[in-house]
Amino acid sequence: MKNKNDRLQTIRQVVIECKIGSQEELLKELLHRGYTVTQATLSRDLKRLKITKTLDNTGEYRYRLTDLSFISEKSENNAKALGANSLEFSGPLAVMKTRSGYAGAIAAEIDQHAGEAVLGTIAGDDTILIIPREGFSRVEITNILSNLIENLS
Amino acid sequence: MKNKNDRLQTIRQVVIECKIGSQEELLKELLHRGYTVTQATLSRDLKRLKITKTLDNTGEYRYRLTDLSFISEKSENNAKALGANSLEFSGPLAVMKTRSGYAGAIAAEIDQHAGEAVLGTIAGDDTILIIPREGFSRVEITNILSNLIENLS
DNA sequence: ATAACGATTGCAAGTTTATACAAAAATGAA
DNA sequence: TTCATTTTTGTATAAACTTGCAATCGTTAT
Repeated sequence: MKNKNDRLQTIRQVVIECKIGSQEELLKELLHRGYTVTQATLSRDLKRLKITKTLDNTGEYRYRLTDLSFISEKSENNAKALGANSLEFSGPLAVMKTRSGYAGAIAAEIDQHAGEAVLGTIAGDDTILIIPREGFSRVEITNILSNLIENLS
Repeated sequence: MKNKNDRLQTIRQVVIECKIGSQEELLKELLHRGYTVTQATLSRDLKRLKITKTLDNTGEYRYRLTDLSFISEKSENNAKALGANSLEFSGPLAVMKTRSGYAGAIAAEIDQHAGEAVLGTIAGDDTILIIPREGFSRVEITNILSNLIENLS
């Protein structure tokens, strides 16, 4: 529990779980978990992790992840086992083809794990329509989905 | 071009169009467009607009809108009454999220009552894709749907 | 082992952002 | 209008964040 990667992982976790409003707060939370660092390091860590200070609905500042690909790094992920055949874009939309009958299951995984990058999905039998949130590029969507599902190019 | 609302609107525009990396930069850009304000005011404006400093793909800081939907809180609340959780737009399309299993029922209501503003809907389990007719703005669609959902409950 | 090189970190200084407070402007009621 | 009340803004300052630099830590090659 002392190397950089562990610390980064812990920061992610803390930011997701706690309402962190400043780097000082985060620093205390980390200290509490056995990591001794300076605020300067946290500034750099947060930059690496693309965690930024945002505004929640109550108008208060709160640190949040901007890059959602972290989700796929979470220990176990069913979607990876499920596989998918292709992913293509048309205008703002993405269409994923899956093995016959698998669309529903994979769509459910996407809904659950793709986070705010995806507004929603609609699944047929072997086709999933994915509606990305505005502001997310094709590359970003592809990255998020491909992290989620192994077999994508 | 001198009141607060105009300024806020302009700030939004500038942030979307230019790569703004600090409030000082934004200040200059606004000055350039005829608004004389101090950094303190900008800090407050950005808070109101929920525009925050984020990280772009190149790892540089950039101000961005946090709230990607322009949905009024009213319609969001109305939607919630029925079991719909949110309504957001992506390009010409609208996506409504509902409680699990409710999408079909709500989509049917929309088809039946939304009139000419909506070409059609496609429902998954908890997601409805709504295709507006060309020429209808997001605000119009939002109003129509929120009225509709209000009447349903 | 040790030299060389890259990565990581703390320190301190610099930059940027948030806010307390008071003044000014807008709003409203009588 | 005039007074009271709320909203908006600037000033000044505090708080929060970023970064250059040098020291340290880790690797790898010799």
